[in-house]
Amino acid sequence: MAQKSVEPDYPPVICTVDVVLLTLKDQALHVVLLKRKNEPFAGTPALPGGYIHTQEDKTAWEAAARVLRDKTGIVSPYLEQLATYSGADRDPRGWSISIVYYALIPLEMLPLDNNGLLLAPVSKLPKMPFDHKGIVDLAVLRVRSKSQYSSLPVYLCGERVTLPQLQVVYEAVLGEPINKVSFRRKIDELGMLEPIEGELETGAAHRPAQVYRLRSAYKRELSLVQRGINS
Amino acid sequence: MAQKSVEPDYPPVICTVDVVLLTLKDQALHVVLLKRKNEPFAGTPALPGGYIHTQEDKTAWEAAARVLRDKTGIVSPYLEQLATYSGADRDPRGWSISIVYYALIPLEMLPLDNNGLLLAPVSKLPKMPFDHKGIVDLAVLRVRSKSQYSSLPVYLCGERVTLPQLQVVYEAVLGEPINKVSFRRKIDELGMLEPIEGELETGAAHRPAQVYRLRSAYKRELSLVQRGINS
DNA sequence: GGAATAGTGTCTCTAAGACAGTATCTA
DNA sequence: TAGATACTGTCTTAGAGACACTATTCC
Repeated sequence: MAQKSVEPDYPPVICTVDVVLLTLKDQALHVVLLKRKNEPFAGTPALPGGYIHTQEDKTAWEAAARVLRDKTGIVSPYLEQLATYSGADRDPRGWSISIVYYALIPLEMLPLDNNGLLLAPVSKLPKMPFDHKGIVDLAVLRVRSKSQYSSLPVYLCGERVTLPQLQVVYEAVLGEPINKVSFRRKIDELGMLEPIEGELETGAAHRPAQVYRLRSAYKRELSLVQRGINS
Repeated sequence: MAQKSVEPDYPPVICTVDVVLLTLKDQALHVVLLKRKNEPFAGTPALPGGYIHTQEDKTAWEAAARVLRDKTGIVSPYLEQLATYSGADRDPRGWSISIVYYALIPLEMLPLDNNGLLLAPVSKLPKMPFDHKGIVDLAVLRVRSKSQYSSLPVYLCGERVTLPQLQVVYEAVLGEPINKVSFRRKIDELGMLEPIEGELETGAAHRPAQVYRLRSAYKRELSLVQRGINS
């Protein structure tokens, strides 16, 4: 409305969203990358991202969800804002903003057929355009840090999970072994899981494990504990 | 550069920064507000904020620092990104982004003379435009949460501080009493303070307290502990 | 000396980790 | 039955909180 009357006409800002989509493969965090179709850096693997469409997207969160859906086919993962990167020099096209979100998803839910999705281990990232490497590093830091006292890693698991499976996931994310008894005490304290009555994970040559599912209250919201899960 | 050839011309996004400047007064967190000079909401107290000036600001952080300097005279506080608010409906002028930063400052360093700065207790905020109330609430949450395991509250103190003074600050921020012995153990563990040799806070009718200063390594960076400062 | 708060030594108590024992499956 | 891992009971240990005692100032 009164915008132009208030401030001088500065060159416009390029407004984009990017998504750090993380999954667990071979006990290690991996990030989903896409070969860029457009310049700059066409052909290089990069984070899924795109312009904010002001007539389509109500918010930047919705823009990120749309980008994720359109570029990877993934519909409603745990999607949370990470940080906003900005500046004159980060994009050769000009002064730009990227509102970055991160998402977690079980490997099985990734459509990895032949739609161009690449998986890169976060410990050994390929050359990436813009400041995407730093962005992935920050996302991993955030996920590790939040996992220390929350239910965040359950979003890396499928609907059904056993405690031994979940412990392996936590250990992979945190990068350190966890005491079994303490781990179970903490998961109990978090209260996000409920046992599926009578359902046991059989098939292995040992006592079967109880199968749990995420309580519906925590499908979209984290559960927290005061003191960390490990130490 | 090739921007327009890649995407259709969407209506531009209004790109702004806002700053939640917090201080401690009467043992309670207060936020600094300014009466808006321009429409919309001219005359209403609001967070200091303004447009990103793409020819002047190298990054959004610099834009926030500039806004703070120009509107309040404060030069280099602890200034960190909080979150980015965005959407079609939050600003009557159109689709907007606000990259929000928060800053902490000792009350004595606030130029509260007659330059229009208002102080509002965060527990009883006045009517504020846009989504500023929610923004302040999030900033307070963030500060409380970070204060549980970091040196963040020292930025609310002046250069010289005693441990009893600092404990009062922590208790005000966290909103709960802290065990004195544990508190001192934790501050020692944080390792951010060094005693000023021979300098004691005298003048009161009791044993004087040792005066400390912030080690230079922590002037701009937080110190962290694994387990919380209280419980 | 009395009052007040600073600073410290030490005991208690809570909760995390270690360890080992029992449970229950496959081969 | 042997081997493997799930689950659980309980002891040990680390660290947070409680309490009390000494230190040092002003009045």
